[in-house]
Amino acid sequence: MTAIRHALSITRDADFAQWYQEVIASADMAEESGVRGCMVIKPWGWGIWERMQALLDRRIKAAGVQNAYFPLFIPLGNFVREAEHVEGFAKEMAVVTHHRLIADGKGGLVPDPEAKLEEPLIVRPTSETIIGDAMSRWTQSWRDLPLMLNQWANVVRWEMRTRMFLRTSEFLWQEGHTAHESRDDAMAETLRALEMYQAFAEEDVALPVIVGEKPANERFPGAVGTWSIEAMMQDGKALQAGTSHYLGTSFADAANIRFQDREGSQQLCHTTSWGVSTRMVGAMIMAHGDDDGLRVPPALAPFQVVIVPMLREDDGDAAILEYCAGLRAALLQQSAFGEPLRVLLDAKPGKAAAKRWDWVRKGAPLIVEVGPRDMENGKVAVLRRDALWNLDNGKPAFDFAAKDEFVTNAAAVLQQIQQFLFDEAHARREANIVRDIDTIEALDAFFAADKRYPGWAEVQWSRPEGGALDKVVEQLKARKLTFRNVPLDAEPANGACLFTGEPAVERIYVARAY
RNA sequence: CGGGGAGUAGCGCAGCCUGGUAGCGCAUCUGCUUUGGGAGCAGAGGGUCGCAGGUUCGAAUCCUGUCUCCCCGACCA
Repeated sequence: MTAIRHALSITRDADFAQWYQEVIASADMAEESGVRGCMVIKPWGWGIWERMQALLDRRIKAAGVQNAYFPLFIPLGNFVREAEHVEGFAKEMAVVTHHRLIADGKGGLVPDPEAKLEEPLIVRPTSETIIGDAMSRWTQSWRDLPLMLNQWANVVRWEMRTRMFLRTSEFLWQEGHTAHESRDDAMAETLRALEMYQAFAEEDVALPVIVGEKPANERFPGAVGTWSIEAMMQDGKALQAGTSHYLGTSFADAANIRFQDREGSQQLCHTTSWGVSTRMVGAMIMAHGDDDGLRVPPALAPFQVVIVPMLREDDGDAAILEYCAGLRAALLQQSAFGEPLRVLLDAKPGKAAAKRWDWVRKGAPLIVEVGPRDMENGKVAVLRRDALWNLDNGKPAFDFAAKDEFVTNAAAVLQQIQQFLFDEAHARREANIVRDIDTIEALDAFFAADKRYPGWAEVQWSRPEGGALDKVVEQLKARKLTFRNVPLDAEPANGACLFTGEPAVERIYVARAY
């Protein structure tokens, strides 16, 4: 057993928060922009988000939801209509008050006092109000329903504490907004979106998630019910990776979204909204990254196979490049996940070893090195990102495979890597969930301060409401813990509530969270 | 938004206390050597020291303000 020289300078174990930042920087995913909480997403990070968009968009459209686009700015007057919603967002709003700049006489520019907007515009923190406004014009008859819309957009929330991808002031997402005739229809859509998110997370991001309903204190402002998918990060914390809301009729009431029903009377629509954001990129990093950097699930990888020719800047290079071009062409004929393989021939000048470690840090699933001798023997040197090291000698675990054989197997190997990442994350999560905690003392022991990665506890509770719930939440807060969700597929309750001692009615996850 | 830390070359840092020519390592470029796995040697290029004021003959260094980042807290669909 030889010591492994990892590609990153920080390990997850040494400092998870710092490791997270080093992964993003060294994988060249994003960088600071100079504006608080706003980041520049660089090609590799953007490519991953584009893949997420493509795969999720496909699922959204398959459900009969149509894409549209609504404005960035919302008139302040429109926003104030749904009281709870406003209260939830008011303290983190960007506001546009002027429409022109004027010289300040000192070489700079200031907003022109003469150009003050009569009514300020807010930058959307979410689009319920502006889409609701459109829906009120578009739904007249029960025949117009359900109205199912989605938009891919950026939104702004003035966050006090930001972290790249996890919580940025500006972030990108899709927001689905639907209007229905009945509560049942809207609830069905809320849960359909939730299942769609689970499938997206688990099949495309290789991220196992717990699907469940948020307790009342964690609901979207103005929602009747909020559901989420929750994922466990490698430090044991929970990350809400997607949400789906049943909004009842309160938003319809505020925006006047009505329809004439089959009996001819006016009814309020039941609406839903649901979203997944660039936060999912952060989830992917913290679920799959290792001490050598990012590991991108093959379904998401902008390039699934990266070919690194060993160039010597001499006459032999042309032949190697030709061999590699042939390899690339052959790989492009193969398909994985129902799409042609995405293959990069990294023909930039430079040392092969340096480029190899760049792609390791970026997390390309398969890295293929080709040197003169490989070419002579009709072979390639393959590195699997999910099985990088030969633990016996501490060196990269190259597999010297026949070129044709590698081409034939590449798609299957990519599928294996996708499955491996899911299985590994799933096993880690299950190993870090406890389900037998029935006293506060046991809860404290599980989340003891000196335990660095305790994971989650699934406990039984009596689903208290109002003030009683507030008290329980306070108890948790004192322990830096949060409720995650009430899993839909849990065993029925059969004991006492951990917090109130009353008979439990269901189970709920408790964890530290992002 | 409160407490703490930080901002000097692409990256990581020293210099600041005690003001006096802008430094180191990695990376980059050039040359030579090397050539099956994260090469060696020599040389070179690259910085208005976050920004704005102030003190001073002179500011990376001292003072004030401000922006941004990191950690903890509060907050967070």
